[in-house]
Amino acid sequence: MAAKKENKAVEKNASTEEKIKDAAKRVFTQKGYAATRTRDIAEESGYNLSLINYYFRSKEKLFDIIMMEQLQMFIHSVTDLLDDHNTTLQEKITQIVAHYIDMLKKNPGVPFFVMNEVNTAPEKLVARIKLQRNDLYIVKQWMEFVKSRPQTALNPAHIFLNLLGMTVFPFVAAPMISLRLGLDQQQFDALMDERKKLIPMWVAEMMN
Amino acid sequence: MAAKKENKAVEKNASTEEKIKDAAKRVFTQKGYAATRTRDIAEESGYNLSLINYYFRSKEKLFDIIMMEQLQMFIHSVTDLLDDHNTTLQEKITQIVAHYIDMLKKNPGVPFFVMNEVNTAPEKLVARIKLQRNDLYIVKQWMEFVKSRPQTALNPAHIFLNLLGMTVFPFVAAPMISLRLGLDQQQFDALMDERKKLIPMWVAEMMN
DNA sequence: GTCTATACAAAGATAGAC
DNA sequence: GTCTATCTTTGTATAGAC
Repeated sequence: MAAKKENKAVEKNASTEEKIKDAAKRVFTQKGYAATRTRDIAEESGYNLSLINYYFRSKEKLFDIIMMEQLQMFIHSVTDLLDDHNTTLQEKITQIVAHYIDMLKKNPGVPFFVMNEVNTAPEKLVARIKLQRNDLYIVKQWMEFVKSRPQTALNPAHIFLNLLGMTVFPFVAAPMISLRLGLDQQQFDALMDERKKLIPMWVAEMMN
Repeated sequence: MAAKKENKAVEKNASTEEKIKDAAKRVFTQKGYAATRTRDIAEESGYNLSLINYYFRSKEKLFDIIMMEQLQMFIHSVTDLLDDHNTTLQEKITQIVAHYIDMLKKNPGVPFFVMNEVNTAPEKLVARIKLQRNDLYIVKQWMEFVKSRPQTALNPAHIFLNLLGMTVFPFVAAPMISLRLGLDQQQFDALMDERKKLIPMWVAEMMN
């Protein structure tokens, strides 16, 4: 009975453990780690405070589990795109940007959520990310691209940083940006949708 | 006597208040708001725990003061550049990027520090930012640029987002980036120095 | 102004009854 | 599994010596 808990998390319908996790996810992403009290999670889940500790040992452990799942989702969901043998590097970039912007629109709190962890306990994350496959087809394509342009002094890391920065940063800074530019939710999302086409275009120019 | 404290903060040499603030800045930027205990700050400053409450009333107040000072420094330090009547828009962009990258190299923890506040209490920040001058010369130059290109459908907000994203994001994600790309401190800084020339170039291309 | 000592409340963690 | 009661840590506050 006790061993079963170690299995695939959810067996059939939502267990207590799962309900607490869902509640925690809502509260954490909305209020952040520090501002969230375990009592908030207990209330949101409808269960007693002690149950949180019973299932997850500590507030931090619970947070880590949720964080890692979110991160895993973000990484895992693009693996197929990255490993596609039938698309060019440019096509992959276009698809990744569109995919991430769509995900970020649905989960705008996640990047900050992740960055929070990155800045307090980077080791944990790196250990997790290292588990990622390293033989994706895009890696081969990228290496070929780099090799094909030996005359270019540009460190390819810049392309990586720009792609990530232009895509993710607006969401990290969203509250500030929105207020500064005077945008509401819909206008912000529309602006991000525009970027799905623009960013790959800009990146392509940089790669020339 | 009591009224004097409300004055210009530092009268002559580093006061106890200033020393506590410096210690708090170190601890906060290193461990983050939540992970920092007021007792850590007391220890780091070499002063007694009670002094923190005596001078700053609460941990949050102390944090806010430091945060706002950092932000003020970042905003204020570019005002002269932005208001220069003798440089073009392009030249200003080049100068801003170089200036910020230099500041960020010295204060790599600040962006996250700011983002933390942005995500928990945006109102405070906006109220503070609104105090900024709105008649800087760059605003006029920017409006003229936008007007001069009516045929371009591109929302100028994209330029703003890209400039900020490409400049600031690498520092926000630095711990992750460094580990992922396998860079040490010096290599990371060197990469950022390269970007001082590259980012204005890329932005110029986007504006064409 | 600075320090010691202490009190109190909020919040995370744990023990034990059922 | 779930709950009640309790312990511990930490932020906050105050009194009082020097």
